[in-house]
Amino acid sequence: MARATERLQRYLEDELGECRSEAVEERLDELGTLEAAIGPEQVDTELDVLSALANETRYTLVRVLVAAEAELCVCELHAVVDVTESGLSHALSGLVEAGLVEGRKDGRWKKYRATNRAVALVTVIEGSVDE
Amino acid sequence: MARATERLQRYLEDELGECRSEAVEERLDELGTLEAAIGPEQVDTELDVLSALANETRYTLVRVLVAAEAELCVCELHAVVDVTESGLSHALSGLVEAGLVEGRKDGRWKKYRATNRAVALVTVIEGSVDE
DNA sequence: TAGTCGGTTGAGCAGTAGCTCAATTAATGC
DNA sequence: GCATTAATTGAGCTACTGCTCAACCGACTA
Repeated sequence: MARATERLQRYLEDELGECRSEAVEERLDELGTLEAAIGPEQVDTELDVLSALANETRYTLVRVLVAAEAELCVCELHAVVDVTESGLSHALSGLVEAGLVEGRKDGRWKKYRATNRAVALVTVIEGSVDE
Repeated sequence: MARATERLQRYLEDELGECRSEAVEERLDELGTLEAAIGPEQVDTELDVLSALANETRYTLVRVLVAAEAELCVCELHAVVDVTESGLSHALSGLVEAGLVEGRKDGRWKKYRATNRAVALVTVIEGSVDE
């Protein structure tokens, strides 16, 4: 960190043209503020959600459920991903934990549907990529 | 797959109340369509983007750059994440590859800024999580 | 032109993610 | 009650991710 701060100091001298040593503290503060404004625990949640989506099996499930705009049975979902029943169950449980999917038991079948969060995210991700 | 199809068959019999074996083919088709409508190569890109974001170091960098609404020098970014200079460089290069960040050389310094894609995604992710 | 500094690249290592297999739970039917 | 079926859980294995270290490239400066 010491070396990094020195570098930042030199950078600021370079950018600002002058050499106020306070500038470094100030800048570090600003950067710290940017980071802090984010709210560390929210970031954790966001990372959990992103990690849940960043996997082919799980993302496919979410996209299919969002596209379906309806509940789908586990056995239906099994038809769209290429993993074992066990793998599918693990995947779905991860998605539930991330708040991307909700499950409901119906007799001996279990049905899942996408949450609003999933719909919002998938919509934007699709949109921001196909340009 | 064979067993899975049998299960789907039973499920459909159960749901539809009757037993048309075409129903299975039909349903498989519908599911296949849902999946296909997605466009497999776009999904690959989306997964790349998601994977790039789903890491604390990289996500922090993106969030800071988005919040900054400005270019930041590598040496400034070094102040907000807890990795070596090398690790930082690797992280940034991953983000560039995912189209989330753009780099520009300025003399002997290098500056990065968030792309529109990054802004769009971060905004929605923040929004969809803080409810 | 040699040296220094900012940043990148590649190799290698530790930790975790994602899968399967086997065992288990819960609901239905005989 | 026992068997069957849908789905979940936990253990364990492999493969990949993310980091660091060391070497390197390019731009500025003495």
